Amino acid sequence: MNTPAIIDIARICKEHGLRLTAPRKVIMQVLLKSTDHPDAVELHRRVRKIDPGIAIATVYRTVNMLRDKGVLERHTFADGRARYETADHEHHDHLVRVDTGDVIEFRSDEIERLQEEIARAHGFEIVSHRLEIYVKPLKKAAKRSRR
Amino acid sequence: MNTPAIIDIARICKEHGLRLTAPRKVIMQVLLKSTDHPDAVELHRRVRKIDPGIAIATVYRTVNMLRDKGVLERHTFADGRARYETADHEHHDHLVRVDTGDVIEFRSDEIERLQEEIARAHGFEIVSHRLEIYVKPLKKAAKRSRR
DNA sequence: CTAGTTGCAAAAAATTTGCAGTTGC
DNA sequence: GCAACTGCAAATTTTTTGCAACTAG
Repeated sequence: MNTPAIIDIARICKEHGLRLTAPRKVIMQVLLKSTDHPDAVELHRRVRKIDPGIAIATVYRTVNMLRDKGVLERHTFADGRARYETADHEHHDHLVRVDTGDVIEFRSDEIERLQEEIARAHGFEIVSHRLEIYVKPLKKAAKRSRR
Repeated sequence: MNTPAIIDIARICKEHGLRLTAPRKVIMQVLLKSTDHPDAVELHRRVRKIDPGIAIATVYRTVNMLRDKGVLERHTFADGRARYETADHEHHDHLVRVDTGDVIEFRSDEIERLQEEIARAHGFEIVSHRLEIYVKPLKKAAKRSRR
């Protein structure tokens, strides 16, 4: 299982009427194997390790197209840059360590349910949501990082 | 009570060792009276209605400084641009209408408590968090708006 | 007086776009 | 073959910064 997701990439493209081009294959592969949440520049950095000829414009175009199709999710954490993640996982929220920047995924059905209640109480239904909890380790105090 | 917050602005500056300059007064006043969450460009637009001489650089500098001091919170909703809100209110979360972009504030102690639990279960304590629920009206279906 | 602040313009960073050439289907 | 796609460079948009002039304390 070296390229476990290659089939899925082909399928995703076919489903959405997209051409299966070399740059797209590389970009989507990198995204699928990323467990963190890279921004466009970091994504481009990783992509060009595989194929140095791929332009950052293509990364942006691919990523925007996949977001429009609902294949990708764009997050914007506190640092302000857009960061991406494949949307094929089950939904989850994020714990973000303020000391290291590490992102830990979690899911709470209780919180999900409460959100439904709140939305309904206001006369709405939920389209999507995001919850980020910024944390530091319990025992040791963490340094604050600026910007 | 025409300028209800002017006293607070002076106090905030004094507390943080900042000079009470004219541009700062205007920028902070606009922020305090904003119930929505303007981005830097919109903030500048409002500020220059009061004093057209204020540069957008000053808006950015002021807003960044206030964020560092903890007076302001910077949010980044799904559209990607940084948007600001005074942090002196009690903490709350956001319902965002996807059809109009309107932001509705709410607060759920139950969700707050669950978050505490989750963080602790992972061995962390909460520094801050944000929860945004993107919603549309219950009865009528809403149009999707792109980027 | 003088260190903090500002406006301006230029720089940097992030993202999008026009266009001519390339490629998947 | 031809519309979709790409790379490149230029354009836009968003945010930051250098610097000389200004001003609150």
